[in-house]
Amino acid sequence: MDTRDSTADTLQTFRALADSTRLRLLAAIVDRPRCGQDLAAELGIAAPTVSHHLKVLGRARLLSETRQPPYVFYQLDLVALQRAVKAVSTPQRVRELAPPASVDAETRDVLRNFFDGPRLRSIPAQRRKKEIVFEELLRRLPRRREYAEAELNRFLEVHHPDFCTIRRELIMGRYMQRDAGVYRLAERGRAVVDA
Amino acid sequence: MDTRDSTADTLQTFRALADSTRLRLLAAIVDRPRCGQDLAAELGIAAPTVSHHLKVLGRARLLSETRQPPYVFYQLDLVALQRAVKAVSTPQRVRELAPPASVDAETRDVLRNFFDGPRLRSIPAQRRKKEIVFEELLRRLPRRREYAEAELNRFLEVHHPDFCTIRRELIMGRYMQRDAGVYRLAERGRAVVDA
DNA sequence: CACCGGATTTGACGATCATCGAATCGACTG
DNA sequence: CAGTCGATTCGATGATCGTCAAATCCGGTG
Repeated sequence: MDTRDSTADTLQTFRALADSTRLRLLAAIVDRPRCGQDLAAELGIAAPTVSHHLKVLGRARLLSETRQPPYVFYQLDLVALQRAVKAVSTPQRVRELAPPASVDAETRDVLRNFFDGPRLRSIPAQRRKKEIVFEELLRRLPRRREYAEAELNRFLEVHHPDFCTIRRELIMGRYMQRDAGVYRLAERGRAVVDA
Repeated sequence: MDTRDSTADTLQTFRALADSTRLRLLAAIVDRPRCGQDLAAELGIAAPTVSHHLKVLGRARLLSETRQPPYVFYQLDLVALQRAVKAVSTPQRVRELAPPASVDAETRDVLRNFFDGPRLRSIPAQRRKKEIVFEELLRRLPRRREYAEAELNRFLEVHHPDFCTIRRELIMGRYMQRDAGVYRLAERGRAVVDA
């Protein structure tokens, strides 16, 4: 099926491809499988470094491995690579990369009604609309592992003067968690990639 | 011309694509041009941040801009994106990412003819080809000071069912030495990769 | 069982990078 | 010429990431 979470998946793929050492690894395993020690020797890097990069490539589903104790042979999954790269092959696919551009009619209307550029005209009362608006807010929130309250306020203030209410609702709606004065994004369905 | 340094170019492209904010930017400008301020507002980020990312995308040649003072409108160059991304669509292109030392045409042909991924299609009869293939086999052999016969068999079996013949030929061709049931690599010039 | 060797994890360090506020640039307008 | 507004540059800050040494894990072997 090609209806995977294209946003997170695509980003992960490009990130995996955005390092020169990993590109060299791919080039090394493109036709013949290699074990870790050999790769380390050929690229002139340490074994842990190889292991690290192979894990990154593996998470992006760019390689297959066959275990033959005590060796593990890695090989490039070129089909997966091609599939991943198709994610940016058409305007439609590119548009899907950013959630705001691929929303259904309802979401689009709600967002247009409640947002005026960066600013939120008002906080929706209806549950459904509130959900849409808050998810959009989180989408605009810069990604951090954790946020100090002042920091979070500063972000929210950009969108609405009553940032305190929004902050409270984010917690109540379980979009974020508060722990010892520190805020974190909730672990919602990030369609995590490992199968 | 397409004889540009494909390695550095490819890396730059993937790096440009390896950031969620930049993917969102691309999605925003995929069909209609936008000016910087609008982009900043829609994505909920600061103008300098937009400028920074646009510069990165520009260096990767992924967008075109039309100046209309005081605005600058940016638009995604989808053709350039597709072209850039094709750099990893075939085994050949991937291989080009990291030139493996340097193999002459003959060696490359022989290897392509006799190897099918990890497996050896057949054992060459001609002396010259046998030499090339065996050297490749040894290159794939994990480095050890010495190998037990069972161990060596297990490795060779991955490449060809008739591992006994290959093992025997390795000895006869003086690629390896057998001593008290233990196998060792011969001390030949390994065209070593380490610099 | 202890041992061996390849693969992986852990922890630390340095480099790179995304982000934003403040300052600056640049082109048009009154 | 001064004023305006969008775009850009600069500098600082915090986070991420690549790298490697040391420690650990884990099959298979003697």
